[in-house]
Amino acid sequence: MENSGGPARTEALETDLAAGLERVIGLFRSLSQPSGLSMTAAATLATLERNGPSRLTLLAAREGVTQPAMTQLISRLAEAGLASREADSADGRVVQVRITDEGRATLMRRRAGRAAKLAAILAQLSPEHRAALAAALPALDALAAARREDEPVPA
Amino acid sequence: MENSGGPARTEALETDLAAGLERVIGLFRSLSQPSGLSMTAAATLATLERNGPSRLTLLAAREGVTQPAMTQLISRLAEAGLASREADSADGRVVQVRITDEGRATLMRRRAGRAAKLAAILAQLSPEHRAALAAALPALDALAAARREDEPVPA
DNA sequence: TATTGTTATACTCTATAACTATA
DNA sequence: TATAGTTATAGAGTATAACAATA
Repeated sequence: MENSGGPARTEALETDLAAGLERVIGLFRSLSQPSGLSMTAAATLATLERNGPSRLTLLAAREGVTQPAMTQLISRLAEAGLASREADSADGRVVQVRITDEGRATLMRRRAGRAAKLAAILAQLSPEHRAALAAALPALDALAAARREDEPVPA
Repeated sequence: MENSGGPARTEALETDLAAGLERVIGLFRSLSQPSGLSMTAAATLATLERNGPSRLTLLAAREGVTQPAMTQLISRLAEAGLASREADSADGRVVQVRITDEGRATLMRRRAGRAAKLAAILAQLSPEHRAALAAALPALDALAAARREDEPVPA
């Protein structure tokens, strides 16, 4: 019922979606501050939790930062006890990064605090809007999982 | 097929939405790099474009940064010709910030580039997912417009 | 005295370039 | 020679604290 134009308005979707996401990001950032984790740090931990241990270069590509930046980020996470480095038995150059139990716990705390604030905001929305957001969750996931063409799939 | 739990899982919306947004933000950030604008800079310009001239303190509160940070950001934007400072005739302490035509043009270029990349990604999604995203746009807007209770409406 | 904004200083995070170690 | 990762250095962006100007 929302989009009276139907399938013909496909061209505007990316523009409107980009604008909407940009505005949502501002809100989201203010929700995420108290955890002490940077946006990239949290996203990296979440990736490690979701996909299991991963090589450092892969993580850097996945999060859209450079290799040195990821090296430093993992060093910080390791020093904080949230992630750990492991040598790869097959290739001596490779470093496997793994999330620790404390990392998982931190992620959970962060999510709980953020969810509480988000819940208060969602409560201000209409049931229709909430339903639309719920219905869009799989699409948001697919969107996040999709890769750019110029940055080929890290597998 | 998406959510086997059905409508009973309303409580999880904030959790799932937060997780989905966090992942999308990572993607979004990698889409926004070539513009040369930081996330906060772009959001501030967008706010100025959307709501018209605004006081510096208001902008800082709105974007969730401190007053000194906003002072420096506006200085950078002014130096780049994207925004301008104006004295308030009614209150000598107040600085009104305004977006320039060049600022608007930069915003448009940024959006165009980002939309192009986003379009390539959206093309990889199923029509159902795209429809779900389109249907969620008003809700995303409402979400971004909603303010937190502990950070009262800047008006 | 309170409010608006700026300046001073320090810290986090990131990028590019140069380097080490393994393949 | 190529690849995985680290170290060195510089810069952007932010916060807290101290300050100047206006109300």
